[in-house]
Amino acid sequence: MRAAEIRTAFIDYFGSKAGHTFAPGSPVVPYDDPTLLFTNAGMNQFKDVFLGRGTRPYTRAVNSQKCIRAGGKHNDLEDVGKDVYHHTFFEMLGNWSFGDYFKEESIAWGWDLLTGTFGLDPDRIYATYFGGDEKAGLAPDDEAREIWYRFLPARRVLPGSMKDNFWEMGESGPCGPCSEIHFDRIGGRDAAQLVNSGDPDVLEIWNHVFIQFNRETDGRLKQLPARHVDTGMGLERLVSVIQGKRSNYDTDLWSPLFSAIRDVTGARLYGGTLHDPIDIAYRVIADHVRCLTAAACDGAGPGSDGRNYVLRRILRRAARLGRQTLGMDRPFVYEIVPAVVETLGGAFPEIIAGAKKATDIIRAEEELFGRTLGRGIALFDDSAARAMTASPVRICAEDAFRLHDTWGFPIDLTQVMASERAMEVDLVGYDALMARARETSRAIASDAPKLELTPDAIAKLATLGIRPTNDTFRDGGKPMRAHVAAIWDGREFLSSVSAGKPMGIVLDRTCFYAESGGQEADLGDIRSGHLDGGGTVGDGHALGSHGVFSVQDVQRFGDYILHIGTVHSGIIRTGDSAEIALRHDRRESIRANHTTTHLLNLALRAVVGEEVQQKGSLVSADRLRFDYSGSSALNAADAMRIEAMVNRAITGDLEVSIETVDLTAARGVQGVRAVFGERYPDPVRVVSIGAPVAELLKNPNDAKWQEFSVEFCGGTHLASTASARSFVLLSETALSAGVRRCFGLTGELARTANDNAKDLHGRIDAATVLAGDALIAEVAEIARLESTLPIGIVARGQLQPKIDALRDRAKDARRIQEGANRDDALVQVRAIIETHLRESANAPLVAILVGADPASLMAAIDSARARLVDTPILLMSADELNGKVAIAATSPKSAIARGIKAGDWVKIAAQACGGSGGGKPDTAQAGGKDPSRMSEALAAATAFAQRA
RNA sequence: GGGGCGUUAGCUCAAUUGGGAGAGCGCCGCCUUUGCAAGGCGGAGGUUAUCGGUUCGACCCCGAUACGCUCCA
Repeated sequence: MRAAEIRTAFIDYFGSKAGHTFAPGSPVVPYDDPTLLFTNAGMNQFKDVFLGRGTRPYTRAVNSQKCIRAGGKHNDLEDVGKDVYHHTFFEMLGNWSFGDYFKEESIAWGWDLLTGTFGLDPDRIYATYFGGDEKAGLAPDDEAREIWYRFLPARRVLPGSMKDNFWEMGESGPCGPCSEIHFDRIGGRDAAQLVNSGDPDVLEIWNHVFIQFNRETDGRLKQLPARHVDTGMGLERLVSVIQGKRSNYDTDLWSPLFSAIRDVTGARLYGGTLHDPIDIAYRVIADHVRCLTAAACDGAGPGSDGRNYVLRRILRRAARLGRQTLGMDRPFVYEIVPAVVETLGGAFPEIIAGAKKATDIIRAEEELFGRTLGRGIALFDDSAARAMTASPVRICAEDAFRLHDTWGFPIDLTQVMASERAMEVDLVGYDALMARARETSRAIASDAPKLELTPDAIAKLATLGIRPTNDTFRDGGKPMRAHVAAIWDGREFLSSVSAGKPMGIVLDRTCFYAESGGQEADLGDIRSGHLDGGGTVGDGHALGSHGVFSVQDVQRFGDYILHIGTVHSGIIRTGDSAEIALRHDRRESIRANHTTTHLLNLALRAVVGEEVQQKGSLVSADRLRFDYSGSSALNAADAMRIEAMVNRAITGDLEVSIETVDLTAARGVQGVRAVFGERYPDPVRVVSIGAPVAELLKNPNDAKWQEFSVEFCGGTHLASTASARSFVLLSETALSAGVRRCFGLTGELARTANDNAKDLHGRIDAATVLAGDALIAEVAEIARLESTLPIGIVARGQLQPKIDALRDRAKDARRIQEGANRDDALVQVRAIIETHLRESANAPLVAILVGADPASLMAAIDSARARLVDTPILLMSADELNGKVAIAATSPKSAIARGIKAGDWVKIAAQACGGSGGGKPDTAQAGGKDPSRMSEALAAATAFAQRA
């Protein structure tokens, strides 16, 4: 039987013969279960039923569940490849009874299916049952044993321990005995001793769990009213048994993967041996690509935390094996995805549907890692070589940390690489470095302590009878009157406050927007007292006293809104009536930037693709920031399209519609943008640009909503997009692996950026007529402006080639100047050489050139040395303009032996004119600071050479 | 938000304490050999990311900026 037939036969058996409902397996990425990294057993999706919290419309279920066991409590990652039966990804066939049938049927059907439908040899089957545990006060599961006696001789029905045969979900909760079915691949022998002994030929294939107790929090067991059955049988193992193979990898579940690996990498055929590096690589890569594909199709890709980091580690293991063992120098794992689709797509339609996405995700991550993989391997090789000469022989902590921190090699990958060379890694040291890095990261982050309402303070406010702040006026943002409800200094509540430290003020109601959802707080003033006419307020202070409090931050704590700032003048008292007003221009800029952020989100998705997920955003008055998932930089064309699309929406004068509506209904709207993993209140505030929220809800499935910006958002927005006036995409950079960050400007600032670009264009055009020194200076200035002024990336991209062209021309101008200077120096030195040859032959030569820069001087030295082979030569030249003297010298071996070291020589000369210098015995450079003392330098140098 | 690392020839990377910017591959030319592969010689190609500072002198030290990678939160 082929694997696909075996899977179908299992499901059909329970479906038709025993009346089970086919309940499709859940995604490998668990929904709503923070305790689980990945779905790791078929029962995960039924947990609520066993816990008595949920029900299903059926009492019998069957399916094949995609499982991942990596990174969590069940972690098989370290064993993959080393043996032939551990996988990070596998399928679990399972059947369930929810308070329906129990041990009797479960065991009988199990026996019938294995020996009947699948035709396994009954003589090779062994069963275990729970043998009881006195310490835990648990009796043996005689029931299960008696049932098994009907099918198997007593010597093949074996009692098992608490560890093997009693299943518990956690510290407390449903639990019960289980019964395992084992199979002997060899046969014709008594293998009872080998059961549960780790022998690869005698393996557990099917576990039947009988849930009949509930473990109370005090540790006691209580009989459950409804008893359940939960069984699990690993498909890969079962297939190997039925197909008579000794390795899971020798079945038709894997052969298409191996052919694909061979085709893509050109490696030699898979040989099936245990220790050969290439065979190990085959197994690891095949396993990992299945895992990554399944995860990607269910919405989880490699990333930097949690389950995403597990996936990153898995991919990087595969990529590195490809590079080092199979000699691949390009991404290739993604090319194996079609083989996964071929083997799993039939059973899991989501794998067919998600194949393209999975391919893209895997490829992107491979390309990412490809950039550092080579360097990392080189560093590892260096480190390993150094380790060989050290003791103990192990990769040092610094290198392991550097591999992790700089080159993206997860520590477990470094360990795998080390173990291949029979080396270890200094893990203790690595952990210490890691802890230190974490520490510094955290320490600086929490530098300035912020004023905040502690939980105690919030409780105190409630007991004082102070009601939560009414902030329904915040969208209007209009000036209004309010009362000072409390004054908080960070430790205690005060009755009044005057100028001094930062303070927090709680009002009974406010129009200020507290920082939230990435939108910065409103700023403004709270003016107390002076508007009241007469009488007294609060605790009886005489009127006429007043104060001005300037609000520098606004934060929400629970249902209270804290206005943080300082008293600017006068005094503020609890109970004061106050006029509050926020800075209107700032609020307007924030509104423009926030609405534009939504437009940008939409444009990015439209241009880059569906994989753009918001990773964060910051809306302030002077700019907007948007982080999104994406593996490569925007190209010029995309940036232009995005900017243009946002600007079209702005000039289109689209109405912004905001309504608070039922969460489930809102979620149903096509194309709605919600930050993944974020929890939203119900009802939720929906911000829609260009289409009224009511229209969306009337017909939520309409595909055209995809083209509108619809987001869950609590921020303040424009009434119409036109108020943003204009948008400029300012920059786009990498934030962390797989996450990009862009900045944008709107309104006046956007206009300034455009003006800057225009001005610079003009200046560049004007510079084309310049030449020589003027050109060089102007190019430097243009480069400075280009790098310091805010300019959009689109405009920058257009400026760049023009600046490059100018730069080339400036370079030519400089080269001509330098060449002229050098030629001049050479002409001078040639004359000096001729005179010297005529007059003093091999005596040391000390001479002055006119107008030679240090580089020309060196060229002159070279030229002189060629003619005067055995002569020490020292040349100098004054730069009157800059008040400098350049000095260079060379000294042949014979002269060095006499004591004329070039380094000492130039130093003597330089010191004589107020400078210093040094160099090697054969050549040296130096400089003086006083050209007027050149003659003294000349004399000192001459004297030094003659003395030697 | 913070940390680490990087940026040198078209590409991949060197450059010992600060003292004249290099190698391999690629490119161009010539030579030898010639069935092919190749071999030999020569050459072009650099604002050492940008800006500023220290210094007689900076790829190197310091500071800022940009870009890239990476990790932590």
